[in-house]
Amino acid sequence: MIALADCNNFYASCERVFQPWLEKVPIVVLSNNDGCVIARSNEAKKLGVPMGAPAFKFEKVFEKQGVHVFSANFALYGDLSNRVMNTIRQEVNCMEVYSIDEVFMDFSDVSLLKEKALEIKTKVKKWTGIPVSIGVAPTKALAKVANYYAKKYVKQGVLVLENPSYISRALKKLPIGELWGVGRRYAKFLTQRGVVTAHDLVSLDENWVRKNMTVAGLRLVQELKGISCFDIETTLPRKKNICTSRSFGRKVKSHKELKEAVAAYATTCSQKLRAQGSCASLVNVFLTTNPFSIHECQYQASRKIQLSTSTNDSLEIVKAAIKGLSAIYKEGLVYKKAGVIVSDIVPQQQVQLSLFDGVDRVKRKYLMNSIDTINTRIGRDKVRLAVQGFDRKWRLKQEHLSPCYTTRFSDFLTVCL
DNA sequence: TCTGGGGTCCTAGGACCC
DNA sequence: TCTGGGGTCCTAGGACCC
Repeated sequence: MIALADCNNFYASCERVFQPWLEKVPIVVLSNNDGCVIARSNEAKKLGVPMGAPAFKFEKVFEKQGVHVFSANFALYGDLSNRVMNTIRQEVNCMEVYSIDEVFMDFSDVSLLKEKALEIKTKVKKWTGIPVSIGVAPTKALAKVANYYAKKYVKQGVLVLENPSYISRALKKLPIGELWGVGRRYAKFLTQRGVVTAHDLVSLDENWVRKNMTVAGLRLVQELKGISCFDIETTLPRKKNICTSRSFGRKVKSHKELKEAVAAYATTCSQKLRAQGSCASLVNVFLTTNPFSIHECQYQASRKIQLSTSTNDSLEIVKAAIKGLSAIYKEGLVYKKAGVIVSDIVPQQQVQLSLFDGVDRVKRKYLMNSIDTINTRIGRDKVRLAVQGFDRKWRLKQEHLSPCYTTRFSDFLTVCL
């Protein structure tokens, strides 16, 4: 048996941990730049605020209904996620952290399924303040189904789907679009053919599923029939692509500002590479104007720069990224977003050196180590390249940011007795 | 005025190899 | 008149996830 623990309205719950008077008050959390709604408390859902809604279209609703608005605080959410995962790690032999707010747990050696799930749920709430729901079932896809019902209809927040007749009943009531692996496109495609519940999907001919939904669809169908196709992955694989991109908080036109932004993104990509012990040999830079500004001139471009030797050195990656940027930059346009993607990633022990390489890689490695150590200790970007800029007017808009209660000394809560 | 930021996997088609 | 058969690798695009 596999259990799936999923934090309820995770980002909204994180904000509530440190502002408990917001319990029962509608909350929304906005994406970077305070752009879209990316998390809602149950109260906000009831007010009809949809997921992904542009915030500016709902400003009046927020004001009128007393909705508390937060800018995304990923430092806080990441830290609380770690606390939740570490709490659960003590309770199970084997688990897979599937996303920032979800974890699959191996329950194969658990005899009292419901009791164990309840115990975990209670402990996580007590230790971290985060409410979770837990679904238990024979496969991952069915655990997702169990979790869906646990969160939505079960007061205790825990549901075990083991008995075949229960499973069948659950699938008959589950709308096709709620299934894990069925997105908007497939939901529409299937609905048009009369497949409206998970049960309808499972009843289809497997060859038809294979042909129309690829092997991914076939695996899903088998999982729903109780045949396991997805194992619990305990080691997290190295990323094959790493991307850092942001929309700008204001209009950006100049090459200089874009250069600062691209240099900053390339630096972050390099840090992420070093953190997972990898090197990359392809650096891709991209730029876009605002696709929603229909009256302004539109432009999207990208440029790939191939490096002769794989690297995770900030200086080299920034240099390549800026070279790419200069090749695609056009004057007179208003840019909205830029980003850097590094790929062709290999473990850093397996880098193929070039005969004509002019870089002292040993020395550079020490330099990067020192920079990472200093920045970890005294703060992000305390040591940085001059090209990353100082005033950084292009950076994010974050007008409703909560304190980093758990990751920044100056933001610690003060309790007055 | 104002619309996020990361990822993965699969497939088809083209280029190329012998 | 007529032009094979078997592969691999790469890329773009489309689907999905959170």
